[in-house]
Amino acid sequence: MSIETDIKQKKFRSPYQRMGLNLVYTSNWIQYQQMEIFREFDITSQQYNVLRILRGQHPNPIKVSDIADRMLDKNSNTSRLIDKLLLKKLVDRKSCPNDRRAVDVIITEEGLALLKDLDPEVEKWEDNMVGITPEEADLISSLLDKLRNSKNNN
Amino acid sequence: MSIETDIKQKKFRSPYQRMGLNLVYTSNWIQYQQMEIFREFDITSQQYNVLRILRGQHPNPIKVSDIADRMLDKNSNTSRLIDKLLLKKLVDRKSCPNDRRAVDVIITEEGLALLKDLDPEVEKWEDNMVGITPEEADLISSLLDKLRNSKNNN
DNA sequence: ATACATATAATGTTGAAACATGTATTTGTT
DNA sequence: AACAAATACATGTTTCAACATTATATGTAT
Repeated sequence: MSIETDIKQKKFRSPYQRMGLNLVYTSNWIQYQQMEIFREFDITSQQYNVLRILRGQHPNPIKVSDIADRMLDKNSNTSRLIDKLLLKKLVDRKSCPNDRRAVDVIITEEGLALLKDLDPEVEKWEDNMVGITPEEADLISSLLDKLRNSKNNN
Repeated sequence: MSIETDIKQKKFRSPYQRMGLNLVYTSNWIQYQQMEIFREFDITSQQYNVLRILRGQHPNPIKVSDIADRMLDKNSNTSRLIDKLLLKKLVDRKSCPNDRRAVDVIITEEGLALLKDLDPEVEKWEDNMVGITPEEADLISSLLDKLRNSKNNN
């Protein structure tokens, strides 16, 4: 279905408006589908995002602020996200020796194991975006980059 | 900046993964920017979404369930959104005569006036996506449509 | 006509997001 | 050395989202 039928709106004031609505709609759609995968593993998509960042650094620790920098949602409360992950023993946290304001976070073996179970599910989902070619996916990525750049320097 | 530098991730397992992350990241980015416009008018982006749907029907009423169908976020609690809009006198609500389970919602003059003030701000923002051409915006829209379609029939 | 399923919306509850504030530590300046 | 400013994180509070449940009305089959 086109965005027109999905949100039952026939006319848009510009290609930009239609694209903007389509982008937000499609992002919600992606996140909702992925949430159903994450739910079986009792984590949220934000927590998954943090775990992936931590795995990217493993076995090195990473500071809370650096995690926040890398997150998709720049406005999330990283402290509390890590609290939740700590409760589930998926991460460890300790004061950073070089800078005692900072806190080093590291993924546990348990966290790595969870990702290892979860990854095939997520990858299966990703690889099933068969409606578009890899080249088209790259095209979307580069257009989105251009889109954001055009407005960064306002 | 590219998504690589924005989320500081150098490698992706596939063009699809990179596109998915880019899509969610860009949607968050759009919504955050627009939120700053809405904030001056004391509404949320979800409430704005509802108001626009209601204006699209004006002067006809529309049922709560039909509003939910047209929203960008299909999982929002439309009843409570309308409660909030009612408090601000931006909408009216009355039982539907044909079906007493249903509730007819209609935008008020005050609601229309708010949108009239708000529209130029949103349009100014939309029209400033100068990094991409209208043709490219259309291209993104059609690729996103294709993307969602490929997975609707799983 | 009755029973049962479905549709529609509101509500209750729990947990998370949003936003501001607080506290400790570090860095920079004079 | 003393002070101001910046940084890093945690916490408090209020609002909102997510999910399940309830209440009422409508449709359908017997």
